Amino acid sequence: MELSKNFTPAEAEEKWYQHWLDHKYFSSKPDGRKPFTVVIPPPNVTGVLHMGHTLNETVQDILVRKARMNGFNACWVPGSDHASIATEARVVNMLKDRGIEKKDLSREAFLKYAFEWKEKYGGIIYSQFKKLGCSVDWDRVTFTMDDHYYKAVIKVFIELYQKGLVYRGARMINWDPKAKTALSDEEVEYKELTGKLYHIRYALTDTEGNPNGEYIYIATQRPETIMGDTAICVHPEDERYTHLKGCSAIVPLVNRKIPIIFDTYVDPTFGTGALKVTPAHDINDYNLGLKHNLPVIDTLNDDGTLSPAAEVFVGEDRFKARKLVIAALQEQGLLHKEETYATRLGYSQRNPDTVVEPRISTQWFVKMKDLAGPALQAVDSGEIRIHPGDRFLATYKYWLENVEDWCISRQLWWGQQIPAFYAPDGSFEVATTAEEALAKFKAKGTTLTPADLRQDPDVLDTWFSSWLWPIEVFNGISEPGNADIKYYYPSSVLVTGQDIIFFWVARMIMAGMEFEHVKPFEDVYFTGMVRDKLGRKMSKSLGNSPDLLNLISQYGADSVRFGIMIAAPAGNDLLFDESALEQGRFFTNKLWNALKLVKMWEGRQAGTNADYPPFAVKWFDNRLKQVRAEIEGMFKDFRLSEALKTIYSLIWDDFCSWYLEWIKPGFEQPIDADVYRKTLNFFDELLEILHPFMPFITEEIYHLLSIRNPGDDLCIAQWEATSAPDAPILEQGSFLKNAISAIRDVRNKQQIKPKDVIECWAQSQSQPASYFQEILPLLKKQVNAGDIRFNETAPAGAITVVVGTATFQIKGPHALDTGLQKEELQKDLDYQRKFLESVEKKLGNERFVANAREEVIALEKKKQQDALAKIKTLEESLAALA
RNA sequence: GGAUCUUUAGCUCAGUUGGUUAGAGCGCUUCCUUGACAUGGAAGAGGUCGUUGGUUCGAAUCCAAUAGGAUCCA
Repeated sequence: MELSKNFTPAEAEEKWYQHWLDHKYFSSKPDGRKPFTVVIPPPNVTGVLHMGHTLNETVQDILVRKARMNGFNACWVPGSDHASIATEARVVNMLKDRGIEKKDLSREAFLKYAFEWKEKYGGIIYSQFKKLGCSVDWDRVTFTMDDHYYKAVIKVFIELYQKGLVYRGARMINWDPKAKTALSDEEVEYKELTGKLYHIRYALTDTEGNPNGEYIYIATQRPETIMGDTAICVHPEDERYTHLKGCSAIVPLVNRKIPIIFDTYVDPTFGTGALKVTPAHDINDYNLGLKHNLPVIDTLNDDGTLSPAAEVFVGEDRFKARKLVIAALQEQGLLHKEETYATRLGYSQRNPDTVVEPRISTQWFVKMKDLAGPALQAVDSGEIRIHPGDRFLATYKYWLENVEDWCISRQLWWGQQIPAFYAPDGSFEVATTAEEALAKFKAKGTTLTPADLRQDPDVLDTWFSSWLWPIEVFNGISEPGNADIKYYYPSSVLVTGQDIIFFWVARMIMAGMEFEHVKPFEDVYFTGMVRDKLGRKMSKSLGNSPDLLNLISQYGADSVRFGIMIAAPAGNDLLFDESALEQGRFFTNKLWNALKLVKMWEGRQAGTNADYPPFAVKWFDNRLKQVRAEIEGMFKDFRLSEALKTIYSLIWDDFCSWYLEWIKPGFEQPIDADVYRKTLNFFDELLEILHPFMPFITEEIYHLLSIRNPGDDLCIAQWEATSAPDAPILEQGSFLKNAISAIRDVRNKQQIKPKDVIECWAQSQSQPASYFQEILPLLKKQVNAGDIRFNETAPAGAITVVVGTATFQIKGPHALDTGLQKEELQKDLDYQRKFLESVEKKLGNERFVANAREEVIALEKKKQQDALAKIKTLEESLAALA
């Protein structure tokens, strides 16, 4: 069969993914094997995969494919989440484009549109999983709004409510005036910017309440909220203000009389030392208001415009109102001065251009203290292991130890509707259905009809559904104790970005401990952030995130996987650079050409040589064993990038550059049949260990290399147990490599043309003849020597190369520059003498000999011996040249 | 303001419990094209491991201080 010049990824990717699906290699059912379970972090249903996802999915696929090849029953559950705020915003915009306003629609009609939208765009990410080669079980696709999932979320809400862990309460919350919904603390992102501090004059009254012509100055960043002021607060020991006890101030523009209160909360050194208290619009003021029993005047509407309670500028947007208020104050001479001031503003994570408004609101909350305990314990005790190291342990612990209650209600329609039913008097019951709620009301003696009840219009935070993910993808909440949940739970490893450690990871652990009484996963592996070449976070707004499908069509999925993994040390951020993908493409080309070379020999096999196996085969066999052992260790520690580097170098350097060259027959010469067969085995093994990283090309080459029986696919091949390599053979191999490189270096420096044949004499006192006998034929071939004689005296005029304690004398087709070679040897000699000196200094130090471990001392002694021998060899060689 | 991480070759980064003569990829230099691969081969140059102290027989590695960068939290 004729092989194409290059590997064509698109074709192979399409073919093999379909093949794997046809054979159901990715679907998993409970059986007698050990499970290896991974649940995918469900991406936003209407989104596209960005580079962060690509890294995550690739890491998971590597772990899952490796587990599958190691005899585990691997199960990787795919899915997506409904992302209530983001999705609802997009549906609203879509409707607006069609001339439809959300407020004109019924809830049912809106949800119909939303599900249509989900059907239309929800498939995009799944097709991207396929393109990337993800070996997920497509029979287990789960969506957080699936019927069973919806029911599970409601069930959990009710259960927590009954336990007293869910409550309804009025609290200061973060309000997104664009989405018109509450946000949890975690959904607010703070940005540094320079704001302005406005100093405003408030007229004062005497204790009788009559204006006394005096003024008090307050500093505020938010003059538009002064209409909501209900007090002015000063420090009780601030001498500037002690005389104001019992006095009042008059709020400008609205002329409301408010008390002067005294509290140590105020920092007398900040601003003017006098603080306006606006309980409806600032969390600290709110707490101060509670303490001093102040009224709450909410001067804002839910869309961020001024409400009638503001009395002035009603209906104006909060930022426009600020300008108007400043202008009005200026006009009345009440604006004393402005100064710039570095501050931080909270922005809505889902509407990044929208400043979050602190607002008093009645919302549903989860009490976090009781849930946090076991979640903390699970990680603290080492039951759940976090990788890498303990880098994220501290953040995780800090958050859980200082956790605030979780606001879970959202003023949206897209999501699980809160199962609370209200009577006309405002009292409510929490129940799965209206009927149940009615029954509960009746049990309390109220006489209500179904028509009287109104369900809470709000939905639950998306994270309140995704925290059940590892459980409910196996129906663990909706059908407790079913066969799947018993077999697959807890999952083996969770791979996710460090940015959602609080949103998701911590809460999943809470849910796992609370509902299953068992941790949701054994290991958590945090990947870093993918940044662009300039180190900026990849984001939609910056437009610096490349299109995944575009990259795949340009480089091939294997190269994309390679590129992102080779640059992704555990947990560290990575700067994404397309040159890494290029490196991946070069690598696939290398593999392809190795295939072509080996296939060329297929029809050129000759009888077996008597001294099989030759050194090349023995060496590579052990090299392979060595690397297999190394990568096992790396996988255990989740050092995947390092494992890939190791495999890359094994294939490129050891297999292609050394091994294949060593066994390569001369032009139109036959190859030993046993060596050929063994080479195919080696190649198979290389493909096996590379497969988790680059599944498509490895499967393709696997099938081109030999004819396989049906069902013999690399995807499900089982790795052999590793055995220890033979160290002396590995040492002999590296000596051979060093000798080849050193002699080639001399050839280069002496300007011996590649085709010119050299003569060579080898000498060694420390290595036996048999050691050389094995490797001299390879050395001869690789340095293009006519013949190499061992331990025979070289003729005069030969120049010397020193490798370890052996020497090689070389004669070329023309007279060689001994001066040049002398310089080289002298340089080496100087270096060795200095090195010996440092080693001997160490060995001469009594405290070193007394304290260092035995093997360390032995190592130093060996260094000393080697250096001494090498120096002797170098000196002799120099003398011979003179 | 609090906490964590980070600083190693021109660039991007590895370097696991302190025991190296500090590694890789890209880039760079020299040489090599009709026999797998120029998406290649052979060889090479390049680093006093941010700075200053300390612990130790021994520090890129541990500790302290300091400077730059990043992230999270208030």
